[in-house]
Amino acid sequence: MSKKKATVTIQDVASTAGVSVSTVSRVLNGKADVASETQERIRSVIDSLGYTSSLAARSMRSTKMNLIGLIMPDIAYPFALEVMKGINRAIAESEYDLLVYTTGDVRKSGRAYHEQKYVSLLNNSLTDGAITVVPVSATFSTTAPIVSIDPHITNPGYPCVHATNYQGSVDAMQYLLSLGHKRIGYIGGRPELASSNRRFKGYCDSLVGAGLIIDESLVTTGDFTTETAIQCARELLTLDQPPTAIFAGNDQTAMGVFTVADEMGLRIPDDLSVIGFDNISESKYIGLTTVDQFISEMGFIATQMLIKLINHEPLEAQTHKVKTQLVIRKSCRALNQQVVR
Amino acid sequence: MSKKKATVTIQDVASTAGVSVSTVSRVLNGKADVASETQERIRSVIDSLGYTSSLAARSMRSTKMNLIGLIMPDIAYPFALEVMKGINRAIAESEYDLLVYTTGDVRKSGRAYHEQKYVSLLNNSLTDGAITVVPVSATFSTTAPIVSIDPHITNPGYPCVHATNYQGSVDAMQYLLSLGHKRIGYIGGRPELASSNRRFKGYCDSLVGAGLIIDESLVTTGDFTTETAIQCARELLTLDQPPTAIFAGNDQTAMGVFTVADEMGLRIPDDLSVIGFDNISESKYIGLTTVDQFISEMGFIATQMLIKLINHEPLEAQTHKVKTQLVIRKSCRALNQQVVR
DNA sequence: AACGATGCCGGTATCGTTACCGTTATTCTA
DNA sequence: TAGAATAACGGTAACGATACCGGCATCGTT
Repeated sequence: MSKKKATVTIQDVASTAGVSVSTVSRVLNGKADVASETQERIRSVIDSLGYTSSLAARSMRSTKMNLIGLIMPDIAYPFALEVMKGINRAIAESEYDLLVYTTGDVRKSGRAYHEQKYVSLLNNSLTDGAITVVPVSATFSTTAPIVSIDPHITNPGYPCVHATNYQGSVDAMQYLLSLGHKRIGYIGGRPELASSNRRFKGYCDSLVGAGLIIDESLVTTGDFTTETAIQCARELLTLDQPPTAIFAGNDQTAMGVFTVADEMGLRIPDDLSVIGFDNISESKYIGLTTVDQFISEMGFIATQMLIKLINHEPLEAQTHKVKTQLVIRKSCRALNQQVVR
Repeated sequence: MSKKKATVTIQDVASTAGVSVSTVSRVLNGKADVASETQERIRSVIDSLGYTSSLAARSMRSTKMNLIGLIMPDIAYPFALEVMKGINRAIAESEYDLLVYTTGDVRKSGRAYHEQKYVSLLNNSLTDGAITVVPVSATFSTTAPIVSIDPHITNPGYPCVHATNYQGSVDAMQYLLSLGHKRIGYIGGRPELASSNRRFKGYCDSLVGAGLIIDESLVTTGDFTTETAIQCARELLTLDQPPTAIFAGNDQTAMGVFTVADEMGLRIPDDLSVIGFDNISESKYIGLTTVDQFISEMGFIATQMLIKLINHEPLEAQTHKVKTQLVIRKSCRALNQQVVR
């Protein structure tokens, strides 16, 4: 019961094996210049002592860690989950492991809190590079490779992968228009996101392209969560002239519309057409017509790009656009002809 | 263009601010004993240089990191996703951030590879403690608090949280039995998991409790994935006397049964009753009757336990059992009376 | 006026590991 | 057999940060 040793270090291994730390480090990293007997002895000491090297200490001296960082504000929302699936797929077949960093909540302690923490993860080679789905301001000095997914408008210079939000939005609108809808409500997402703005532009352009005007009472803004979407949907559907179709900024928003429609006794698609964006895994079960933006694919590609960056291989392009695709299910239908009274 | 500085360190901040590193460290950690003018000056230097402290370096000297580790072999399967949701909820309202470590694939490089890596994450206080959903052998020396979720049978001594797998299994079987089923197929999970064995024991005990015998041809073993479940389901359903109901080891397994039933033209629940285990988020959409084991709740509770451990507060119990609950949807129906020919 | 208390700051010793350079003993070459 | 090459290992200096100790002013006491 002598002294309470917190953890067993390379020092302990070295001294009980009767060698220097250098030698232990050599066998740890599989380098040459160590007799096979010595190797075995050291290995058995490692086993019996239960030694594991410290990630932190190693990253301070070592250059290559074979570790990729993923930075997310919140890992529990569907978009994040899908991204992670893609990244998981990519790293599973690579030599890299993954370290996901999150604070659990975007609102935790303000912007500064996050930026500071985010960058310190990838700073100084704890990871070899990082994928981010949050804004990382360029004022922070980092030489580590970064790839961002669906980036914030303020995200500068970094390579990124994003979906063709504008085109996807146009596709969705064309579909709705072709079904005869003229009063189409819109529930937008967080205005600070580039994706959000692109989708809204697609909405507007399609409307004017069809010779329609943009009715501001039909345009609401949420934050991509189901909760606020419910409020927006209520607003839209209690209008004197409610829309016949609603274009939701993302699938979670669409779910909010479903909820409100249900509580108001509106049937989808009979009384109201709804179209979403994202195609999260739940969408197919509720029959939501939506725009697939292959989120998981974006994670997969981002990882591949990052690995290239780490290996100093050239990128085909700084930004990779993933094509969206309209997925028609059964939440939309052609508008009934106007009943003549 | 003089020398290419990789990253900006506390040294750089100190020298350009004309103070010592100690002082910079003090303002960084919000300690007293530094003049407010000096503070401001240092802060502005930090901003203009884009300095962020290195997580690795900090963890070597600092004791408290306000970081919780989560160790998972694969972050893309539904169980892991649900656990993460619960953990995310718990840390969002805490002072801790989360670091998830994964290799992306259980089969990546064998057991030793993983154990080594897993422990080195939490070793030496990169994190203040860790939650694990994988086996961590006790031979590794760590003083950091560990809480394990749904632990492997070989997981020793560590505090853990798990569902009442046995009781849940019995509940499911009683339900099936009450519906008149007598030939109930079983698709088990990975036999090295304690949860798996408990569920199987519930299956067996319920059968003999009802005066039935255990037909070994009705018992198959998968690995909790949909792919292998499909093989097991095929095996079961092509039997001379196929079962009238199938108890799937988890919901993903149940999905495999759905797939096979569909390709064989069997309607659920008309021609075949199916019951699952887990109640993952997809299950409600496909109308699967299952046993909810509140996975996300397990993650939430594990996090709370870990935080207590970190703060040296006493735990109410070393193992926390989360009660399961049968969720009846529409994948089961009463067995038709035997048609008299 | 002399003293201690306090505010503010710098210096140094680590933390655990790897990179780099030395050092010794042994074997090989000519 | 002398010299050089090699094998096998040890010593030391970082990496970037914090903890701890101590030093100098300045201020308030009695």
